[in-house]
Amino acid sequence: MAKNYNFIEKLRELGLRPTKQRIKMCEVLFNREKTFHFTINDLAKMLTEKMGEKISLATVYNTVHAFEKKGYLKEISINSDKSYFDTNTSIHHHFYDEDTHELIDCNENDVNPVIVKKNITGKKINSVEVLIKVASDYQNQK
Amino acid sequence: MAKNYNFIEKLRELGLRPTKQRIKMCEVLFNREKTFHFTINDLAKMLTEKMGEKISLATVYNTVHAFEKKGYLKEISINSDKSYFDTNTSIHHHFYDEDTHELIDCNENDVNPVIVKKNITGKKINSVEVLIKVASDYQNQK
DNA sequence: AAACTACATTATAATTATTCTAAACTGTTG
DNA sequence: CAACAGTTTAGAATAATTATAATGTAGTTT
Ligand SMILES: [Mn+2]
Ligand SMILES: [Mn+2]
Ligand SMILES: [Zn+2]
Ligand SMILES: [Zn+2]
Repeated sequence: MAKNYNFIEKLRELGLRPTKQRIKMCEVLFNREKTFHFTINDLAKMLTEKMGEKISLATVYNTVHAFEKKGYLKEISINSDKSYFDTNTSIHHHFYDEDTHELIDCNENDVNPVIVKKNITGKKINSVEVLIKVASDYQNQK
Repeated sequence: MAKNYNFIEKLRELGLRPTKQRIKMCEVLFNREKTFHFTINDLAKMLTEKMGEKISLATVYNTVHAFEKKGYLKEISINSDKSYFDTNTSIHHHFYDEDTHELIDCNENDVNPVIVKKNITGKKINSVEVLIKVASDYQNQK
């Protein structure tokens, strides 16, 4: 979903009724320059605090999953405590900052193409994604 | 922890008391040819069913985390529903079968070395791991 | 525009994985 | 063996997520 979009039309195209809650969630999620990563709780807080909308947590879950199913959100598994979601739905790599628990997208040329030489009989490769865990470098700290 | 080991000695070396429960868990986890992946529930079932030991779930959690802290188990985040653990504690890549939800280790030469060209200021890279998601190839099915 | 209907939202309960608690138990040391 | 610290355990608590079922609403039909 592109930014500055007519989300009402877009939702209808997806077969989702353009409710007040969904439109607001589209604005928060997709009406921005850069893609980003969030948890359900992050999003619920943004909706209540920044947008002044009190959307039921159940609706936040429902809508996030609806958007995911339609291909406009992607779930990322970094740690098993909670789910992260990504508005960047392309296959891409991540840096994960173990200090701040922050997730950062890799750009196209941050990592050389990954060459998989083995294939599993009867199976096709759906995605190849790299997770780069980083943390403070105390060695290099003055 | 190597297979066919004197786990009592090994546990003592780690500063862990060699209790009946821990020794049994060592046998299940480390006394085998190949490394493997499991969930806490898998392990609890193996202990009760196969080994005839009823170990409290709290102890299974405690002990898995103790072994993880000592570096003999590694947590793997594939999906956010539950934690997977790996007796292969080296940095390595995985195939994940989206049909069977099975996790398969990559060998050294299944994937060419991953070259990360970007670095984040003040941060050092702790690990670079690849996750290859595979599923049935209906295209190639007769 | 009122009625109708299928889809959505919501508060709340249920579920599930995991962690906490506090009492009972056990390995180790003297 | 006595003493103590570490360990196990059942059960309670927590936290993320999902299910339920009543109420609300968008889109369609009359
Ligand atoms: Mn953990
Ligand atoms: Mn999920
Ligand atoms: Zn991303
Ligand atoms: Zn592995």
